[in-house]
Amino acid sequence: MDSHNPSAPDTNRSLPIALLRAREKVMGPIRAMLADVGVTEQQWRVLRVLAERGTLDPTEIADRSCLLMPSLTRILQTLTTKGLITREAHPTDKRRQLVSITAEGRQLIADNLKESQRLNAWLRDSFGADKLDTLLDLLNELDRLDRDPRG
Amino acid sequence: MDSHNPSAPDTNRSLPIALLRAREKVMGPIRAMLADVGVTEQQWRVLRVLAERGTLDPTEIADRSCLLMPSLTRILQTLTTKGLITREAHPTDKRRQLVSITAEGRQLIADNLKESQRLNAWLRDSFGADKLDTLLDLLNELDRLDRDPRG
DNA sequence: CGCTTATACTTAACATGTTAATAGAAAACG
DNA sequence: CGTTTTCTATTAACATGTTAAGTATAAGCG
Repeated sequence: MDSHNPSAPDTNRSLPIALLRAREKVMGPIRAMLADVGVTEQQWRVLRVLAERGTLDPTEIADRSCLLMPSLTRILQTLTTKGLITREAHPTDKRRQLVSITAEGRQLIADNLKESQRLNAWLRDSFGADKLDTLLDLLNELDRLDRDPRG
Repeated sequence: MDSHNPSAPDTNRSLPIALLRAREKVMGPIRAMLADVGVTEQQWRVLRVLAERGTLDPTEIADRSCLLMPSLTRILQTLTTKGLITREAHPTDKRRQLVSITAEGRQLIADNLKESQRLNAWLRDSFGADKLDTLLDLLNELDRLDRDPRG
């Protein structure tokens, strides 16, 4: 088929690429929805986490929303400017902060939650509930694999 | 469990997040390998595509390496500076270019291909060949889903 | 208590992601 | 043939990804 490099796998069989394409497929419509409201996918994740869990410190937000601290620092600044979150100092530990979502932030979530659920339902219907569950199981299992293959 | 927002799915059951985490798990070791050589994951993808397919125009590179044109433009500039690729004008269509990998670029790939394959083998062994195939099938199928859920 | 180490961000620097606008050239079309 | 449309690639502008360094505070320890 290809005389250039037979040892390289087809991109369809490359897990990193396949994950990339799948993510793009799922995120495309979500990004389109959020663009109308003026928040990014990552900002939306942060707001969702805060709405779900209540007041959190940045470290836990980063963990739950899958963001690195440097990214989160900038995102929290942006969200504060937009009036969607507030930050206050931790009462006993001056290194830490406490981040909360504002009423305005909750309203933004409320305004988009229905559409978000509609997209989820579309995915479940189009792809199949059983396949979706299998896929999620496999992805979670992959994520729990042993640390590092450097042995 | 959580009185804040019962309608929001657990992040483990959120496909976008699950895809993100899985990708990070797979890419971490690869990035570490590439960092030692001084190329990024995306630059590596471009070089791989060129090594596999030979001379290509930027549009096809973008398609095959899953990069957007603006990103690719910058990456091609970087790779040219590093002496890993060359660019020439298309003989008949002055809008287009022809990009080729240099001997130095091929050498970089050769130097890292074995380790790359070792990481692939580790993944296959740790995760299981059957599960990996199932996962790839599901991801590819997801990618082929109907265009847009806007209807 | 004073020193060392660890923790919680923050900043910096560079690369990419993402959308929109742009410039140049080819193709379509009246 | 000339105009309009489409295509290719770049640039711009802003947000995030990523690694390393910096800053301030807390915790551990002799």
